[in-house]
Amino acid sequence: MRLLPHPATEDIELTEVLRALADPIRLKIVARLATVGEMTCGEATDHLGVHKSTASHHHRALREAGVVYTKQEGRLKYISLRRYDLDARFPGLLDSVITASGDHRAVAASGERGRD
Amino acid sequence: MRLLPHPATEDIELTEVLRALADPIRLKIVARLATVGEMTCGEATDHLGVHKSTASHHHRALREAGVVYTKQEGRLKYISLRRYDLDARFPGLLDSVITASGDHRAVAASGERGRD
DNA sequence: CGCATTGTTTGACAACCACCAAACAATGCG
DNA sequence: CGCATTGTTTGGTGGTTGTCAAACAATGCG
Repeated sequence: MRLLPHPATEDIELTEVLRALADPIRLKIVARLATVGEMTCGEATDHLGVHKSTASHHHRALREAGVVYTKQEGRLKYISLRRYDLDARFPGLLDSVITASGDHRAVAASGERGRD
Repeated sequence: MRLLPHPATEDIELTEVLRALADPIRLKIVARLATVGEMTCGEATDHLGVHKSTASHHHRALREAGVVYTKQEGRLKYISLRRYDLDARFPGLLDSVITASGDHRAVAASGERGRD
């Protein structure tokens, strides 16, 4: 049910993934996905403090980099981490990033806007 | 002998590190440092295929993000990975990136011989 | 079908980035 | 001191990015 363009596992590139993760907003999305497993785009947007079009832009960036998988169900779109694929391609990378983003204020520090 | 501005270990930020690593040229530098341990800026530049001012720009980006340490000896400047600091702050991150960059050809573009 | 909900796309704009070239700075050597 | 070596800084340029607002598209409900 892949209605949206997702890169194949073998086409996921390291620099693309790193670039996708190198943004406070997107890191926030990833960190949240790591705990909730899955959420709708709208639910994700509510926790970001940016315009919905901006959130959509970030969701696409993550999807096109191969970091998240997006599936549609009715009017909603659910996003989730492509853990299996990422682990297969870049072992340990996602885990270390998620762990790092969960500690201290590594994420909040650069992207905070007092709206969390 | 820190003549150049290096961030303190606790000031190294995840997004900054990821941002620094999310570039093919800088990833190449990091991958090379992972094998040779230390090299001069000039030696690094020779393997990049970009202008020396561009290389200098990348070296600074890596240094300011806290990824590499730069020390001066005479006319030369040696750069090396801040493995210990990065491991302390973001366990496993650097290793996973180095491993990932070593696998596929994402990084290797110009013939280089690493001892791996 | 009409309409609200959910999310995307487009346009516009400011900020940033990678790159080169040339000038500059710092260091050591003769 | 004069000069070559090593690397940085500055200026300029084209491309990318993050952001919002507004229009658009798709879906399900009454």
